[in-house]
Amino acid sequence: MAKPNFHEIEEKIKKFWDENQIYKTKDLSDENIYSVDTPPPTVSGKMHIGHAFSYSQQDFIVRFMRMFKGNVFYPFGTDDNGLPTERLVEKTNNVKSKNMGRQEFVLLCLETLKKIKPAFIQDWKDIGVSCDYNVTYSTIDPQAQKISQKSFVELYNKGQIYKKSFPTIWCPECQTSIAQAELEDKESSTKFSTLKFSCEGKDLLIATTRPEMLYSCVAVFVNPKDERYASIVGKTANVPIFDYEVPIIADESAEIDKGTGVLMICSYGDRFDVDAINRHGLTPKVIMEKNGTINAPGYEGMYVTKAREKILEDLKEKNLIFEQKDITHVVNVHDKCGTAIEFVETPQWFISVIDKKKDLLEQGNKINWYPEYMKKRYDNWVSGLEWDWSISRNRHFGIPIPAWECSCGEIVVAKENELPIDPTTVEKKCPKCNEVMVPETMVLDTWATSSVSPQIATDLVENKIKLPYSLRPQAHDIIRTWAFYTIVKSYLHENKIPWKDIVISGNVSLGGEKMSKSKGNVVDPKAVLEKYSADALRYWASGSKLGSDLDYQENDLVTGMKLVNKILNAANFVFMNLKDYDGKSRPEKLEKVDLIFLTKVELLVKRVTKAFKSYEYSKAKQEVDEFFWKVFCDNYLEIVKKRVYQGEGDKKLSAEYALYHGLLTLIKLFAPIVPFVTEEVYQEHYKKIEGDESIHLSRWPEVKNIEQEELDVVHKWETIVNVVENVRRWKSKEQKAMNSEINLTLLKEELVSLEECLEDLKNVTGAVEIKEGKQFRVDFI
RNA sequence: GGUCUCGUAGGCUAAUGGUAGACCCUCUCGUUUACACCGAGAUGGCGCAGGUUCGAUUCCUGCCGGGACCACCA
Repeated sequence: MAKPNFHEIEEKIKKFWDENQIYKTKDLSDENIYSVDTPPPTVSGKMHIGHAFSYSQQDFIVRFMRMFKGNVFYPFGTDDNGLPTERLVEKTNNVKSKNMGRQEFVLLCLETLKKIKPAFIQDWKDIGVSCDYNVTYSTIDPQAQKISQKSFVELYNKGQIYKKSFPTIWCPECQTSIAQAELEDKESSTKFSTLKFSCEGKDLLIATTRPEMLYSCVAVFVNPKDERYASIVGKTANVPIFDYEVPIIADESAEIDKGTGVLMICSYGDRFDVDAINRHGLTPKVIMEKNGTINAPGYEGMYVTKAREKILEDLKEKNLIFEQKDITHVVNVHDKCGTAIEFVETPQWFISVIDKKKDLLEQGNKINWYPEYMKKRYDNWVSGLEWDWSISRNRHFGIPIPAWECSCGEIVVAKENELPIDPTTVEKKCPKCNEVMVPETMVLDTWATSSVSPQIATDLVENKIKLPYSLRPQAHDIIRTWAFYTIVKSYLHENKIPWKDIVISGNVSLGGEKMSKSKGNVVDPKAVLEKYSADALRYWASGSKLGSDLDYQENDLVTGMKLVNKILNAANFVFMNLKDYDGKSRPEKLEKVDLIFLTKVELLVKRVTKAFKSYEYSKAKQEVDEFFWKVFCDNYLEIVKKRVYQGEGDKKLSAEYALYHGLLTLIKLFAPIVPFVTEEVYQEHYKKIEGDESIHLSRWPEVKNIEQEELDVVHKWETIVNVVENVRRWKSKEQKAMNSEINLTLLKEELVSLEECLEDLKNVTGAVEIKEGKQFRVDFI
């Protein structure tokens, strides 16, 4: 047989699935349908290996469920909303959204997306992700806009959304507020300077990394237990350079051994300052502009970093720096652009979550987490929340916030029948003072939309799929965002959990480290597909348990390829000898070995089904894999080979029956993991007899109860294999060929036990004669 | 610093309160009526220290060492 061309086979199979709509949802009204809240990948050019990994894993589960339950809802979506898309569009078209009109930029985004999306989705089809691509949404299309805005309107009307001016986490580069969840840590080096404030003519030393914030200083904190400063509490400190007085306040939050033990409170240097100023009812003195420039006398219009340099020079000149050293510390940066964040007071929209921590923890408890310990990450996140969920973003591209505000303070949101709507295109008058209202120009945070992914998918199928969905598959790094926000929305809207089960996949690592562009240790799945095959890639992805990271090992791809090849070859052998077999005929009495083999297959079905049902696809794969190689190929095929070639009548028929059904079951068990090659075997050999259009639409093998007497018989398998292996070892040691003829001597109990299998045993060991003796022995002829 | 997770052959990974199992690598052999993307055989392993137990790789504690998430900007 010529070497199989995997790419040719996979292309053919892919086309077959596509043309025959194999993965179209069969029955949306089925109450027992297995529904999946598929993660919508961000259209970012192309799929990366992490996608290939996690989408393969969820596809194992879905393919199993499709065969097992008969009906799945597995929609597809893309996340085309938000900053990543803006950045991609800016890069692709070499433009800056800041310099463009909103309408113009949005059009460019939609146009660009339209261009690149088909190729992007094709990547998912290429690895065999069995979504119903007829049911595809985009988080920016009108339908998603409608659902997302509807969510906003409903929650606003329920009093769960409010607009408030508040020091918000702000990205001066993107010029937008961002959520707590969008922060990332970044190491950076800076100068740590101890400045000379003064109190009653004496120096009061305060250390800081942010001298440019000096003019926004509104207080100085010391710890009430700090004896060094006890005498100055209640007095005032003089701020250097700007020469004004601020109160010295005793506050527990000042740590005695940090810096000089004295802490300056600025408006706003960090989250802590925001807290401190509110707590003590201080009047903030905001100097930070939205574009990151400082508004302080002598430093007007300078960007933070520039102002910091300048003010340090000035301080030095005036001998106001007591001490200075270089340190590296960690700063919060915006995860999309890497810019250090600031706190700026702007009006923003929030969803109340802080007051619902308890309920949200309760919701988390109602969901089955796989693996279970991932729930703790959710719990920790919810328990540690400090801010309400900020859902507005000052961007061009995105879903408009459907609201208008009057100068009198009155706010009006859109009516449901107006959605989707861009408020800037509609004029509304204030119901109170009849003035023309100002339309909101901010857009919704992308998570505000992706958190209604179940509702968006449901809307695509005329609301036939209800909450909770059966499954949410996702990665662990977005538990605090996607999982959390989705739980929030379902709770606020319907007081329901969004899904019964959530499965969390791990990351792909290389040499133990997470793969990421910034580390440059990425592997391109396209190249992997090219070199190996989709089945091989999936085989690799099936090697890790849920939640665990998996190191990328090219070897595993090789192993996957070998499996695919082996399946094709085994099928080839089986059907070479089963040309006229009808799939049903069986002898009155099966040969013992065949019966044992089939019973072992049934036991395997039991184990594999159990594993898949609890989402342990890696265990399932391992079971089938081991059985296929060890039991089926290495031993069973070798045992029945001669009986198939040379046997006659019932003896041959028995083998044919066992081979036909044994292989069919095995490829079905393999089908969720390696869908292409199993489909190929099914289409080539089984379809005409079995009748199902695709192996993936066929029924999962039935789990049978095995009687005790059958179990007893199964033990004989070990005895047979044991003898066979001993013979092989003997031959190996004597450096003889495996097919060399021998005289075999077995112990009495072995002979008795294998009474009904002696013919087959002779065939597989090359024994001309088997006799009884005091010990195991092989004699070469 | 906190939370969680992991530490098993040269590499990667599995199971398990009682002789630790694959795959890749290495070594030795063999084979052509399924398969050289083959077959057979061999070498080789539970991070460290305590505790619970008749018995610990497995359970507990501490330490050491990875990783993830969170916190930390005086």
